[in-house]
Amino acid sequence: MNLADLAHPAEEVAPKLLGAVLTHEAPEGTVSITITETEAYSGAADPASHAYRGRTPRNAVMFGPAGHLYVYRSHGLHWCANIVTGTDGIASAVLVRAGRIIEGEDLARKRRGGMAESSRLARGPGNFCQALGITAEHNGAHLLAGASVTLSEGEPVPAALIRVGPRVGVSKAHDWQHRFHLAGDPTVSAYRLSPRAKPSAGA
DNA sequence: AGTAGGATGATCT
DNA sequence: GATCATCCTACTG
Repeated sequence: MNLADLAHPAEEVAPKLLGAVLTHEAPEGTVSITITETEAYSGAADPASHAYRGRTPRNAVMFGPAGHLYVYRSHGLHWCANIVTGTDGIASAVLVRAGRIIEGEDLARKRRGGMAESSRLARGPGNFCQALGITAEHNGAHLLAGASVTLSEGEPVPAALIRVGPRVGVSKAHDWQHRFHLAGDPTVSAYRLSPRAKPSAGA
């Protein structure tokens, strides 16, 4: 996985991001996390996407070129990070939902409040961002080599381990098979159907 | 200007 | 499984 591979629709890129590594070099230290769970979101055709109703100040980064971070606030407390994919002008992004920490676990644990279990440090999109140290200041950040947040190739992931299923927590188009994760990995978050979920047509 | 509703997570029962 | 903390965005009038 390199930056050029991101120039494709989110649902194509999302499974390929499994096994890739996000690294954040902060003043207090470096944390690297292997991605184990992703979800694809697109634009006008995806009712669950922030970009469904068109471009707004919040979602503008989703419409930009691939290789940037789209960070948004969830429920007033959590930060969630997307990797923007696809073509400039068309909204497309992959939500990073969970990962396995491979560097800087002590710092990640400290950011998470000292919790013990390693497999839960970056489980769930909000927790992932907290462990990696991602906040609003990273919205729009370019994942260039040398930047504070970078994307790099990790260990190859056997295709047989990749699972696909419905997205978590979305109230619209909840049955779209746009969530990808590694089978049997303890760092993957639990599936949860949105209480507002209603049946819908879709891919 | 007002307000409904989150791409969540921790905690309690 | 239910509750709730907490606040921003975007839609409505």
